[in-house]
Amino acid sequence: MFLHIDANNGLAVYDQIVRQIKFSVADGVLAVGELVPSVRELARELTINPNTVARAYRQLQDDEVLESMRGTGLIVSIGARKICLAARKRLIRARLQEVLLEAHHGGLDAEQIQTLFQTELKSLKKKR
Amino acid sequence: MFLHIDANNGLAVYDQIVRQIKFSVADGVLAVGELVPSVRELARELTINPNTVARAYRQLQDDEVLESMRGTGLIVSIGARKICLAARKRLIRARLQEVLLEAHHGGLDAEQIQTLFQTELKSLKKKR
Amino acid sequence: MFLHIDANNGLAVYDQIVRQIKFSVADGVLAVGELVPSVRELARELTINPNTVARAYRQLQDDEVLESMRGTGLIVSIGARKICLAARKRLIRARLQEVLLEAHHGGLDAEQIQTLFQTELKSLKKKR
Amino acid sequence: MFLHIDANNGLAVYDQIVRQIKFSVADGVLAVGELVPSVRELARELTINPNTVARAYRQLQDDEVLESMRGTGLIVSIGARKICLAARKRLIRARLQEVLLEAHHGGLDAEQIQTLFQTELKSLKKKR
DNA sequence: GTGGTCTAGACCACC
DNA sequence: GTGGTCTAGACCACG
Repeated sequence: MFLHIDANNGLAVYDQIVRQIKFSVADGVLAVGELVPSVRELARELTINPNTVARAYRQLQDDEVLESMRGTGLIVSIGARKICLAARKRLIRARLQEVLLEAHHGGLDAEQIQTLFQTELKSLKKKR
Repeated sequence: MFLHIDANNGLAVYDQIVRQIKFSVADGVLAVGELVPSVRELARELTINPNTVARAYRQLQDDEVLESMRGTGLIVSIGARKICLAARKRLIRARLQEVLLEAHHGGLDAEQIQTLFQTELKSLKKKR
Repeated sequence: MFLHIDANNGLAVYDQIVRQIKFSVADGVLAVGELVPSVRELARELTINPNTVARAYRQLQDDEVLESMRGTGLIVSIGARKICLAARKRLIRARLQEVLLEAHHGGLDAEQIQTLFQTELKSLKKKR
Repeated sequence: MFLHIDANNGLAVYDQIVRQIKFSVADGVLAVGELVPSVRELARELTINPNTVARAYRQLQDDEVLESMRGTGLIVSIGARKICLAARKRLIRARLQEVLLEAHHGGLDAEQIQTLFQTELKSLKKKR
């Protein structure tokens, strides 16, 4: 399965699903027109409640990323790729902005922020 | 006032106060031994519930950043500067790590992340 | 084919079939005694599941609009015209009542409702 | 209470709440800035499950009609009036269009539709 | 089998 | 007290 749920993430489980599905579509892991795992199946795999999955899928339908095929399941909608590429950028940017703003408010100058960023990026590469 | 509360920040109001007070101490805006505003005064200034301020101050006392001067109020404790410098670094790092991890999981490579980061950093400088 | 299925209509596909067949009989497009398309044929034409067509036809037999000719198929029953004329009126009335009631509950007065109705009726004529 | 839930309406309960709250705001029954009934209170009054109310309120927040005041409740947002006036018109129009389209497809001409409409409008006035 | 809705009840953070 | 999230389990319409 292509989703990793982290319960102590701060983010709600349903929101993690929403974000990661969007990222998967943006990344091409999920293709347009493809059926996503059924509510019950995904719930079983992630060992969470089906309602939580349903809520995430509902959100994704509101965002026009998924589309309901009655009695069949949910597919990645036609316009999803574009939406998700934009959403991925927007979501990451928003979080970057937050942390930069807080760092700045906290009295760190651009150079210090740069240093921290490079350190973390390197340690991420190493882990990978 | 040196605090900026953003209701739609995701972070709880009390937590924003805690973080920003720590950052102010780290930055030297709040000096060791200085009296912080009273619960009521700060609540009035930020137009938030006094309970929320009280909770933030309680947390700051638990973290040994503030200490109570009986009958006078709360002052920045002697060891606060060191604690807050460390806390600031730790808090910023943690958020940086989160966003980098999510970006990486979302299929962005280091270069793309770099680009986004530089863009945001520049736009932050411009605003300032 | 004389049927138009709209997946995002709110109404179930089988129900759209039922209604439209009744309307076709009321309108005389489908004559009494005429053979309707076979389940498989109609399903192929509308690119929907044969079960869905079968369910619609079952409903129409229950409503005595269609009747089975063993080994031949389903034909429009003798009394169908009368039934369908009544049904058409009843179905349209019911939907009109619903929308009027909701508009009224929503605080629109008769005049405002009239205006909206005339606008929509005109735009319908134009399209036609 | 200003909401009337009809269980056999075809529309989901949560959707009836959404629509009626929007209509109430459009109509001025609910003023901008006003607190709406709490989730638990409304659930009690309508004798439905709090989750159902919560879902409706969530939807209304997505539609920027309501706004969460953490720990306090939900208020009608600043821009809500405009949104709801537009939404009311749009929702009624959509239903009118549906019924007119179906009537037209069903072979009724404009005059017949007019007659039906006038009849229903009169009977509505009488009931009121 | 599928999604959609609803109920019931729990726990959490926040004010 | 408030909303927000999650679990558990039920029923329905649909294909």
